[in-house]
Amino acid sequence: MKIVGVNIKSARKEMGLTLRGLAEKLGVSASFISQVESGKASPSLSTLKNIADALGYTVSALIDDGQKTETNPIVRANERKYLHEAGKGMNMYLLTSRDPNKQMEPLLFKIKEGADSGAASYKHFGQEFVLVLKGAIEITLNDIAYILKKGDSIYFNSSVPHAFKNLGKEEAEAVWVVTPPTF
Amino acid sequence: MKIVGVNIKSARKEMGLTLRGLAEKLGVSASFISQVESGKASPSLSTLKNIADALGYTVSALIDDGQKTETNPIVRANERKYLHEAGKGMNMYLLTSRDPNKQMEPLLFKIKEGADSGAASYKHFGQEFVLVLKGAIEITLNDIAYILKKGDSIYFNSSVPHAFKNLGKEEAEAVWVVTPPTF
DNA sequence: TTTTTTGTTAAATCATACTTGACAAAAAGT
DNA sequence: ACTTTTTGTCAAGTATGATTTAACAAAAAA
Repeated sequence: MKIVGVNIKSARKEMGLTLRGLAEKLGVSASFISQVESGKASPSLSTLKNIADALGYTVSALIDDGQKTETNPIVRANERKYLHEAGKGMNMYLLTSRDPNKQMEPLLFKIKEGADSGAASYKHFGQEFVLVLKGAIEITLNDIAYILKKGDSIYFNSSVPHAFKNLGKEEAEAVWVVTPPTF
Repeated sequence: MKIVGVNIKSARKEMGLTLRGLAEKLGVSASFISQVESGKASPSLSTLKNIADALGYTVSALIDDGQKTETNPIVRANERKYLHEAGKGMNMYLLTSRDPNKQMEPLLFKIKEGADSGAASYKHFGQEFVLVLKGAIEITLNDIAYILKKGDSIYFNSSVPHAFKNLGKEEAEAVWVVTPPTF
């Protein structure tokens, strides 16, 4: 996990912090941080958490496995790959090429009128963000129903039971960004 | 970091794997994984990486700091908070309430005709996803210019120098999802 | 030039990551 | 029923490696 080191270093520099300065805030030795930054040592999860907090980052941000350089970063509107039906009348399209190193999975949902996801309460951990582009969608979180119209957005933890349904008469469209990519 | 444990457990169950089964794949003892899952022990970063790989997840996904239950997950189209100008004529709006526990930061960009981000090549690590909703935007990655029209999307590592510009005559709009939230 | 502050390294130490082996409860045979 | 295997958990031990100490040279500041 050498990557953690270089990320810590750049985050520290960003704050204008010195090795000893950061060390003092954390209650560890400056020498140790030096070793961590150069990849000669690797911190425990708990001190990594402390480091992240002190630098104003999340642990996930510092880890950042995904450093692959992308061959073709673009997906054109007419070249989207169809994923699969998440329910009758619900179509999903990939908005980026699949890559386990990616931290997000952006999808385009097209939901036919009246279609819904069923009671399928996904239980994956992670987080989800939805922005409605067209029509109206009813999203149920923990048995609370929200009605989202064009331009409305919602953000929630995937762990809470959720389901969705197209209320209106026209086909609804939404951007759906999921983390992590597990589809 | 108790959260890592419960995530590992649910990921393991998801695969129908037994403690000993997973342990064998990793080359560690089943007992140890049990302790990790229950929060009685915490794995080293390198074995955590192994665990993540074996379960088909990224390390970041297993860590998942952000478990806060959201008070109000919704942001209405007319209630978006204005963030700040990323350049003359470029306006950013938050598509969710700010929260350091969130793994993503979804933004709406509105770019006036002719406006650009300047040569400001952001250097943060992390990843970005952009979907153009209206108009056309030119995005430059590593000195390679891509022209994105309505419906086109792009995904890249924030570490590569990037800049953007509105080419057309009308105002352009794009969803911009950044990870991690560092704005 | 001195003095302080910077990052780095080798060797020592000590916490804790990880193992072993044994246990009860459940599942699966017979 | 009642063995036999498989499940997850725990206490105690071991050893790896996370972390410290102390000393070093290079740079910055005085």
